[in-house]
Amino acid sequence: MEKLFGTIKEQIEKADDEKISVEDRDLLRLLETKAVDEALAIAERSRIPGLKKTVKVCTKVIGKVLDLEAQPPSGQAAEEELSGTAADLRQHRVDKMERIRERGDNPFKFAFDRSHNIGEARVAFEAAEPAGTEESPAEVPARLAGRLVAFRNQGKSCFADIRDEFGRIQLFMGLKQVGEDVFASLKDLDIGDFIGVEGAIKRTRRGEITIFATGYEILTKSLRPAAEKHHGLKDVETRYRKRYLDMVANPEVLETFKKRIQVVSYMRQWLEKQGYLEVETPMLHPIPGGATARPFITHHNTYDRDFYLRVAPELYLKRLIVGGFDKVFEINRCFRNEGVDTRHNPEFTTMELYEAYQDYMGLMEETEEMLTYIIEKIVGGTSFEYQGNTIEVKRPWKRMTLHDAIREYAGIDLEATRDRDEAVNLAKSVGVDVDPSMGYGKIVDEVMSDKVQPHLIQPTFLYDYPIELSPLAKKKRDNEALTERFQPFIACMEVGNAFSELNDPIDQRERFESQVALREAGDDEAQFLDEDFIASLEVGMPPTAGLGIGIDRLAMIVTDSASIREVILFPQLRTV
RNA sequence: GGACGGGUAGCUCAGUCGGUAGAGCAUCGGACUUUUAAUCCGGUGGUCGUGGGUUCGAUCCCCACCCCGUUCACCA
Repeated sequence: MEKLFGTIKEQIEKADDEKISVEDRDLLRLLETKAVDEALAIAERSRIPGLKKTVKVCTKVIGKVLDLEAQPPSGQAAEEELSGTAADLRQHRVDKMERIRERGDNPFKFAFDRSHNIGEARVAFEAAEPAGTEESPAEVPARLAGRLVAFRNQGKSCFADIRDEFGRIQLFMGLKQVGEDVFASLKDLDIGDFIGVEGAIKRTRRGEITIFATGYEILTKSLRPAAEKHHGLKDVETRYRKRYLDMVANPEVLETFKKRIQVVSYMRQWLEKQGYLEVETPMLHPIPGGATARPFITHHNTYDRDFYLRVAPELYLKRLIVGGFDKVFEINRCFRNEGVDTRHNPEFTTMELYEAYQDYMGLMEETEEMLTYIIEKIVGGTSFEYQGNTIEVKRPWKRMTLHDAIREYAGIDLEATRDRDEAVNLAKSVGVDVDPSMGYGKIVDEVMSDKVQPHLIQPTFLYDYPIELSPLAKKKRDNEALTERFQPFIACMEVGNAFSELNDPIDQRERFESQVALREAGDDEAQFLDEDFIASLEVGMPPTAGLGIGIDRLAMIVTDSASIREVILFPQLRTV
């Protein structure tokens, strides 16, 4: 290492002055502080001969050292640097915090005994109100707490708004009611502080439900302001990276996530009622399986071997059906090392279920029932808006075979042929851009997503998919070219995938082998052969139907969200 | 990875056909006892994403890079 640094120094010193740029001189310092990427970037631009190569070697060495040090990703710098105004704003609040301490108060309390949350308080007042009269209007005594979200000081009286998870309520404090000392201490409050108040809930002359406080208590001093009051926080990068700021500034975000939480909750409720058992299967897979997708690789130190983060729980869940559970499900994360866009996050949540003695048609009924149950519970009816379209979820949903759908929407018949070249020509004839290297199955898939999917605004089941696309599904009972598989679509999005599970171990081995052949031909998404899984099928899996549902997509649909990042609390962004 | 758009005060945004920047809100000081985007008066606050280049001079023009969004490719 020292030697490499020496070489770099030498190269810089020996170079012609005109070739040395200002940033070249920074190289060593950057390397010493392990700013590897930056140093590399400078070396790329440098005009000093040979320097680039030396720096590259050097950064490689440092990279290895960093990897070793990284083990538990070490915490970042102690305090995020604030500059200019931000630092001033914080300092003002720190000063106020000190003043609170100086008068013997604690700006970070331990608890506050509330009589109601704010939502309950409003309900309680509205319930009591009709009993009041002109002379003695209703009032409800209460102790409430919340975050201060607005503050309107009048000089000798003030109005403020406090908010908790369940609502917002106005607060009134008058100089006479609270006394001079308390009133003066209001100076040390800021938007964002948590306070507790005690008083009577009444209506003001202007009709606003208001707690007339006899006093207040600071519960938590906020040292950092959240966002502007009526434009909220709009910068999407900040919204995703600092979700807490998004939630504080944009309360509707809480509602979006509550709906997402309900999706999972109602789904679990429905499944348990049907007798499904919730299980947990490994996230670390020695062989990634259950889906055609590129996996993340990770490493176990003691075993000294690589594992894959799971791309799907499918093969483990089916082993449980082999083992003797009849109805199981799992709601959990999957990880796929692929593109990121408005519908894809590297980690996402799925529900997978498996039901013994059932086939795909029976499962289609169940799926329709479950999804309508969840959606109706959340949207409060059978129809809702998604991105400008009215979606009607009333049963029964439309059902079409994949080939019928292609005939209807693309105007070509891909079922008439099994020939790859003919399929390519047919696809091209309707303007679908296909690559001659694609297999027949891929071509069908391409035509489907290009020509059919955009029409599937209303809930629709497509079923009977080409065998090439579905290495884990049973062949259709009367047509060997197809599998017994279906996908539900809502608002043009695939929200799930299901099939009669392939339980013939001989057939399964052949399907895996053709996947392995694809893999060897360079398709790095093709599936691996899982010997133990085949062994389990040889022990015997009853006829089984299985279903996977994309929870994030379902959440997008019921929350009218255009991007998956709106329904994932902490979506994956590049680390800066 | 490609194409397009974006990054200016704590927040939301304007702007400079190249002469080192503005508004509203927030903040600070003052006035105000029924406001609710409170109001009125005065002030503070910016390495204009980062690094180079061109230029007497760059936030603006050119190049590279970083980050975000949309979209295409791959996928759920």
